[in-house]
Amino acid sequence: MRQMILPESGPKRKLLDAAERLFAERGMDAVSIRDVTDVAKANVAAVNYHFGSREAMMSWVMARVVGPIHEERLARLDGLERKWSGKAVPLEEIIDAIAGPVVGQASKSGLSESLFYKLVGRIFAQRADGLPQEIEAQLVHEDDRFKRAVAKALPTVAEDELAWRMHFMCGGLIHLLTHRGIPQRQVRGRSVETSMAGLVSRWVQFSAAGLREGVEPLTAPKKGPQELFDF
Amino acid sequence: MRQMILPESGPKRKLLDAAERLFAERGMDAVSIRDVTDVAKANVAAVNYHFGSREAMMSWVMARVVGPIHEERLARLDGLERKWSGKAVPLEEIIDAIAGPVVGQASKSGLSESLFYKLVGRIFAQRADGLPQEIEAQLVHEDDRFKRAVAKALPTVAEDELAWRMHFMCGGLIHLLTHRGIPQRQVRGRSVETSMAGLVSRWVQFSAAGLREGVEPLTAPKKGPQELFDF
DNA sequence: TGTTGATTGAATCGTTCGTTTGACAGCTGA
DNA sequence: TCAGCTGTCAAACGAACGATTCAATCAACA
Repeated sequence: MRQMILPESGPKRKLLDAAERLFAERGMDAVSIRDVTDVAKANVAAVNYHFGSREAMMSWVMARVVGPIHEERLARLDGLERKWSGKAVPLEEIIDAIAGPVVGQASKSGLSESLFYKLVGRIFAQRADGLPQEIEAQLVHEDDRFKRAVAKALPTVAEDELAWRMHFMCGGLIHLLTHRGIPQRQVRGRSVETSMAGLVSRWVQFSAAGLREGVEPLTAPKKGPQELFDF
Repeated sequence: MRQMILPESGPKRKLLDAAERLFAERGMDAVSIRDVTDVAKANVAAVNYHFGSREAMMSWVMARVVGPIHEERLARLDGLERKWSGKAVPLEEIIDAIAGPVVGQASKSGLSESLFYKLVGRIFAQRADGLPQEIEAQLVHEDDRFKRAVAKALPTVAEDELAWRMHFMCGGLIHLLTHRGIPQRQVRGRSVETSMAGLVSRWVQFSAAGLREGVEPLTAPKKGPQELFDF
C-alpha cells in the first residue's frame, strides 16, 4: 500500500508524461485517452493495457505529482522539528515547508514551471471530491502533522479557529498555483514579480499574518484585553 | 450589453433552475443537457430551442448567479464610500463587502445554502479560463473598484504587493465556498462553527490581518521591530 | 530454431454526447 | 375557417467517448 513503483522509462512512462502535460494544459476532464495516445505516439489500447483504465492512469499521474511533494513536505517538517528540538517551530518556517516543496519539485518536473503549478493546483483543488484514496490519505495525514505544528507555534489560538485559518491559507496557495496570471494583468505599468519563489514568500508572509491575527507578539507583550505584564 | 433579462417563470426558468442545481451538485462539465431536461421534465430539444446551445444555457446560469452578487458588492462598496465620505473605508468593512453579498444572495437562491456556495465557488474558481465574457468583464471591474478601496485603506503597501495579497484572499474565500466540509472533518470532538456568516467573519479577520502584514497600527506608531514599549 | 509470453495495431464494441429534424398540438388574429 | 406563430415531442444525426477483441509482432530463452 505504501508506495507505487514509478516507471523510469518505457511506454508507461511515455503515456504518463503525455497525460500529465495534457492534464495540466486542459484539465483532467477535458482529456481523452485518444488525446494521450496521440501525444505519446501509442495505440488507443495502450492505456487500458498498461493501466487497466483511464481513471487508473489518472491516479498514476496524480500520484507521481503529489507523491514527491508530500514526501518533501514531511521531510522538511521533520527537519524543522529536529532543528528546534521539541520547541515550537517558528510559524513562517512551517508555512514555507508547505509551499516550498511545490517550488522544489517544479524544477524536477518534465513540465514547464507554469504548467506544473497549474497541474498541482488543479489536483489540490479537487480535495474531498475526486482524488484517489491513496493521495487523499496522504494529504489528510499531512494536514494533521502541519496543523499540530502550527498549533504548537500559536498555542493561544483555538483549535477550530486554527483549522479554518489554515483552510483559508491553503485556498490562497491553490489560487496562486492555478491563477498566477490574474494579478499580473491587474497591475498595469510597472513590471510585476513573476518568479514563483518570490510569490510564495509573499504568500508565506500573508498567511503567517492571517494565522497570527489577534495573537500578541511575544517580544512586546502589551496588555491584551486586561493588564497582563503590568509594569 | 448591460443586462440580461432573467426569465421569472416559464420553461426557460425551469431549465435554468434544473441546470443550476445539477451544476452545483456535479460541476459544470459533468452535466449533460439530457440530465438537465430530465430534471426539468422537458424534452432534450428544449435547451437548444430556448437557449441556442448548451454553452449559452450555462452562461445564463452563471450570469443569474454572479450578477446579483456583483451588483450587491458594488452597491455595498458605494454605500461604504458614501458613509465614509471620501475618506478611507476601514479594511474589514471593504473585505466584508466582498463576501457578504455571497451570503446575502444564498438565502434568495432556490438552492440549498451549501449547494449555492459550492456553485458560486466553482464559478469564481474558473476566473480567466472559461467564464463568459460578460461575467469576466463584471469581475474585472469589481476587482478594480475593490483594489482601489483597499489601496486607500493601506496606502503604505505597494500596489503590486496589494494585488497579490488580495489574490491570496480571494483564494481563501473560494476554497471556503467550495470545500467548507474539510475543516469540519479535521477538528474532532467538539462541534465546529458551521454557519457561513460566522465563517465569513473569520475569513474577514484572517484576510484583514494578511493584507495589513507589515503595516504599523495607527494608534501606536512604533518605529521598528526592536525596542517597542521599552519602559 | 521453435516456443512462449509480453506488447502493439487496426478494427470495432456499445454508449453517450450536443444538436437537428420534422411532425404535431395549441393558440391567435384576420 | 384557415394561415401563422410558438412550443413540444419522438426520433435520429454524426461525432466522440472508454473499452475490448484478436491477429500480428517482438524479444527472450530453451
